[in-house]
Amino acid sequence: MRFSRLFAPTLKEPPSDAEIKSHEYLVRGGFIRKVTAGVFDYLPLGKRVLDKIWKIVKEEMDAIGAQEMLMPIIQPAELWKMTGRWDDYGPTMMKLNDRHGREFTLGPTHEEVITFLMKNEINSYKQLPVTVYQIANKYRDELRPRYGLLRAREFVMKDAYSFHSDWESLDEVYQDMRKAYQKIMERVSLRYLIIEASSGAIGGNESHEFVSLAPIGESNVLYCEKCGYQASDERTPYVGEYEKIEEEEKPLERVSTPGVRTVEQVASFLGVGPQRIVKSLLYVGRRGFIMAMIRGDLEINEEKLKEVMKDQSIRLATPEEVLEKFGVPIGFIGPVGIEDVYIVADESVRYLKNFVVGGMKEDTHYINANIGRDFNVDMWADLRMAKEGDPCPVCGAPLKATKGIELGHIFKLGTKYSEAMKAFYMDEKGDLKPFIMGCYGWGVSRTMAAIVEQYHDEKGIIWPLSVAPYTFIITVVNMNKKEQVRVGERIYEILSRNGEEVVLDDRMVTPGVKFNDADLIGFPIRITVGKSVSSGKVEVKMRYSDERVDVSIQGSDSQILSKLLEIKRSYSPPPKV
RNA sequence: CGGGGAGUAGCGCAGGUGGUAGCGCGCCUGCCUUGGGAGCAGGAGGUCGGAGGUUCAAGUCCUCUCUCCCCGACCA
Repeated sequence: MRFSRLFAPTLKEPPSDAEIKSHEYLVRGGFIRKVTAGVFDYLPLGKRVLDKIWKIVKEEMDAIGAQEMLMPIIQPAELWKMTGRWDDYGPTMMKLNDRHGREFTLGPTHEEVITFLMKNEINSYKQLPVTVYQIANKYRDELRPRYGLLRAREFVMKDAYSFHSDWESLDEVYQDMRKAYQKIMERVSLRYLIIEASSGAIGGNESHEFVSLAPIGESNVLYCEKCGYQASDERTPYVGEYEKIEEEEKPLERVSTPGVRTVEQVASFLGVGPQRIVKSLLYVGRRGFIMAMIRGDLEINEEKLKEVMKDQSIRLATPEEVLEKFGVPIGFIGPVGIEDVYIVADESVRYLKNFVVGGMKEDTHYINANIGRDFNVDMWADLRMAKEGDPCPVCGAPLKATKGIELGHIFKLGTKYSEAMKAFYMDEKGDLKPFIMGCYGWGVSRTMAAIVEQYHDEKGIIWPLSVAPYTFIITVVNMNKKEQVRVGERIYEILSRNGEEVVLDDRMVTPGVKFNDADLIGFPIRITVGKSVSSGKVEVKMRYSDERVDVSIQGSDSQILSKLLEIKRSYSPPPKV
């Protein structure tokens, strides 16, 4: 490709909305352009990178026997209503109506569609197992799209689904996927962690996330340097012991606390530590209000709450709902005297004595509340959000924290969808059984941004070879010098003829422009054709290094080629993390 | 959804108190230049997000509306 023909509009200045380097450089380098919030054009360079990632993902899926297919973007509401996710997934779905008013969604994922297909097409255990996948656009109406390709509303995802008649078979595919994902990470040169995204305690379900390391990542990872435990903070159980407070129970007392709502305010107003205050948060679930209680200095992990309540629809109640139901503003809600509420308390509350809770009346709190005497807890559970320094659930050493970008997620679904959609097959004995399912997602477009996060410097992107839009850029320094043009054309011809991906910068612009664009776009290897042609040499430089090596152009084409390919083989950019 | 900010040329931005629309980059033409975003000269390009209003006069003031960006999203 000649740069003079390449549609790659580069920008000198960062776009005003770019907060992170991958966003800035992908826009400035002419890879992507924003169409509207969270929706992008992929320009030719961006499409080439995307295609390379796409191909790697496809190859690794094919290698483990997954079969590629394609499912629709437009999906009817009925399928989603069968599993209850029309409401559960609700606001994140892009919804639309046809001219008759029928409801549809732009698919955020395809469990319903694939299960519907298999329900109709697979009748016997003899047809199992089967694993299919697709690489296609997904649509999620994110609360707040940002960070360019990292949190987009339209994005490219690989999603695979497997169907089984037994758990062993599911586990085999699960392990295959795990290995395939590791290969993908290696092939795109990303440093990553595989983290547990499930406690493993519930129903044999299992889930792992593949997280690309990046300081700007939105996944919080906890890991143990001693035993190698790695998990998301949401899925890390708390295994520490809580201190038993041995104190005589004092009489319950309601005190006036005008305008004092938050734990910090209550602590300073009453002069007690946050450890002696108990937060009571009201949630709404399928069966009504739920109160979650936890010690004042800790945070509730809503994922744990959903899990112990076996209710994924749980959400925090709004202040209006609370006021309407209980006649008390949030901030003064507490467990004493409350009715029609299921009370779940974190273990941190269990051995507390004489603590502070909301007064169930505006501007009041109770002091010296005690469990059993003043209120009862319906269920004790681990609701605590794990954080750095908590004991490792495996070995007890203090956990460390880091951040990453979630690229892959594999999950043993079990029979959740097959049962909800009555997707059954007939087993050896003639009994109808629900499919045992797994699903496996990979963010293809997001991978592009994750790579840039790990491979860039102050000048631009430094692509790993496997995903670079082109491998070589030939920079002809002075287009008015016939000799330079001739040599540039010759090298361009040699590389092109041998199937190398190369751009010849034949633009009539000053060298600075060419060098800066080459650095910004991130071509791995730059061949500078300049003054040294007169002494029979060009200069070759790898993007991540300042070292320049001279390559003689006096030898044969094949000598030049083998020298350039030798340099290509040694290309190995260092990741930033 | 709550709070804040912003919509003016392709991009980045400036335009007290109302008075005929500006700068830098980019773009076009010519000359010149070519090892890290050159120089000179000349030029093209804007219904100032949209609708309504006040006024002799609105980018500027008022009302409504759309979009975008940032922070937060209930931790009681």
